Amino acid sequence: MRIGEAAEAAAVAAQTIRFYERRGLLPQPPRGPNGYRDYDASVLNRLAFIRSGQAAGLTLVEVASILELRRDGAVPCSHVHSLLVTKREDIRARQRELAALEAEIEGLISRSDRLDPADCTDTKICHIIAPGT
Amino acid sequence: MRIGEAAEAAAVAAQTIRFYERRGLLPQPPRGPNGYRDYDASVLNRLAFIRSGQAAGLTLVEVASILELRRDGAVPCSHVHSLLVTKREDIRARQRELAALEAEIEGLISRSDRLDPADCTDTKICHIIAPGT
DNA sequence: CTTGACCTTGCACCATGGATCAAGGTTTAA
DNA sequence: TTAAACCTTGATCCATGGTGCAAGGTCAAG
Repeated sequence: MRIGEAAEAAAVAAQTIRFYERRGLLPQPPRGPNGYRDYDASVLNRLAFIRSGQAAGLTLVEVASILELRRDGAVPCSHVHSLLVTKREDIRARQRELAALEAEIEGLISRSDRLDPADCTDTKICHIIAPGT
Repeated sequence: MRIGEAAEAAAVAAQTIRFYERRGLLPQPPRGPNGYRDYDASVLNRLAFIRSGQAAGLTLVEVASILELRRDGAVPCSHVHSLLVTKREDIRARQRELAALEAEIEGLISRSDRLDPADCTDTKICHIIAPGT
């Protein structure tokens, strides 16, 4: 199958398939006499897998690391497990950051409800955001 | 004061100050006879304000929009208030996304504890991440 | 006189995940 | 035969917030 058919079957852009190939997420397929890429059905598996990995919050680089293990004949299970655990830690750290930021913004909003715009001087620029200045 | 002094006083890189100027976050200062930028103390206020805005999760574009109102002689309070409310909504939306992603990853991790690596076939690539395939 | 520290401009680069364009070659159907 | 639809490579661009480099001008001290 040609790149356009594979793209349509997997619901991605043909450009994206070439992009994945450059990034090492897809093997270089054989070429026809005209130079066109000639895919077999396994590319659809690959593309579906890439989407699953993205849905699990993995970056393309991380998905590529799994595929590389597979290519080398290894079973990637333990690698995947550690990727997932690391990713979960990243997410939790990000959640803590966001919670802190939300609290900060919450405080600014409630202050802005109390402050009088007339007190907002030019040198302060904005007494909501830069209170101590 | 020259750019290097301002940079040191505000603890930013001189390059960053030029960058802010290009982005409209700082006014174009007068130049000395040698072409050097000649700042007065108000630039330190500006720089401090930019940092406060960033700490509140605002982008440089948003900070610039506040400074622009100020430059036009307006009191930016209500604009700032609406920026903050929008930002809070963005954060909450992002938190919901992260919570969903965490749940997804949580499920994958617990499945990976139950699955046998021997069941992980080559066509599936990884039965943890792409279970139904 | 020269060295070093400072300043100027403009441009390229970092990661992320692609999107889009340009300029050309090929295939297929009317 | 010709136009549409497909394919190829390579390059450039998007937002974010800067950072770094090159090539040159300026200024003070030794």
